[in-house]
Amino acid sequence: MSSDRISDAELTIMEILWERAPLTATDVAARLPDDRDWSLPTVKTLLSRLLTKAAVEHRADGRRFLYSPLIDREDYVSHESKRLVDRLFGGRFMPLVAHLAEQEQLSDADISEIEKLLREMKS
Amino acid sequence: MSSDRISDAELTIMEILWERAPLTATDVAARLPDDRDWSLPTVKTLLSRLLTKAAVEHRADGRRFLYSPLIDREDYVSHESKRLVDRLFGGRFMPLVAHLAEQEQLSDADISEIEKLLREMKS
DNA sequence: AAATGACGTTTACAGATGTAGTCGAATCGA
DNA sequence: TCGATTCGACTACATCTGTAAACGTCATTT
Repeated sequence: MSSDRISDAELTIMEILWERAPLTATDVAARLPDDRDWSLPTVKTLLSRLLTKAAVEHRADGRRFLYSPLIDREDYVSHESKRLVDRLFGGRFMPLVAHLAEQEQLSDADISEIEKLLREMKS
Repeated sequence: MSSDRISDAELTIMEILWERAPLTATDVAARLPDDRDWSLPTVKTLLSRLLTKAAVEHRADGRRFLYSPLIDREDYVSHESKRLVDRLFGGRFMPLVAHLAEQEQLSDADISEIEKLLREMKS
């Protein structure tokens, strides 16, 4: 099933493929962020796990494979956001906003932007 | 360090202790949600892992222990929210809020309430 | 005082995860 | 053509997680 969760390390790989695909394993390794200095074998292991999870697909290109994401970043982000809201806020959106507001993690500009968004929604 | 992550199963235990503490292991087991029908040994394992992670503490009460949370639910929620935002939204909260707002059908009343909250925030 | 029960501790074990080495086949360079 | 390089596949291994049984000890009941 594609319902397997994508781990942290795997997400690093997905981000690279979401930014640009298809890529070979070597290409992916070359694009690792600085804080993820993995060996090529590690990248290959992660790619094959993502294949198993049906999160990416590969197409033969001569002797090597070209990897592409199979799931949408948007879908993944939605899924994980919903998961957080379900786990921590009883599945309700409002408590999250309230929480962020209380923590003052929203700037005045953010707030204005949310207000605008809400005005548009209130049709 | 208390920087160890709290796993899903462990969070279930924490939620129980956040709602009411101190509790014995048996009490905790009795308060498990319906979808988490764990044996008492399982609850005890999770409690001792939480002890190791310094997420809960215990105080002797005769022959048994009374467990209490050591970390604040608010802090945990903030931490996990920030983690998600860092991972998926480049550290910015607005995109998360916007994203969720788009997904969710907010009633006009919900929107008004959020607007009020935001107005109060905007210094 | 002995048996029973309640507790915490230790051990277990499979699956997921982070990280990487090894190996055999294919390919490219000399 | 033959060695060096490149690839993917397979194997490895420690740690974390989910889930729980076994064990030893103290207390309670008979």
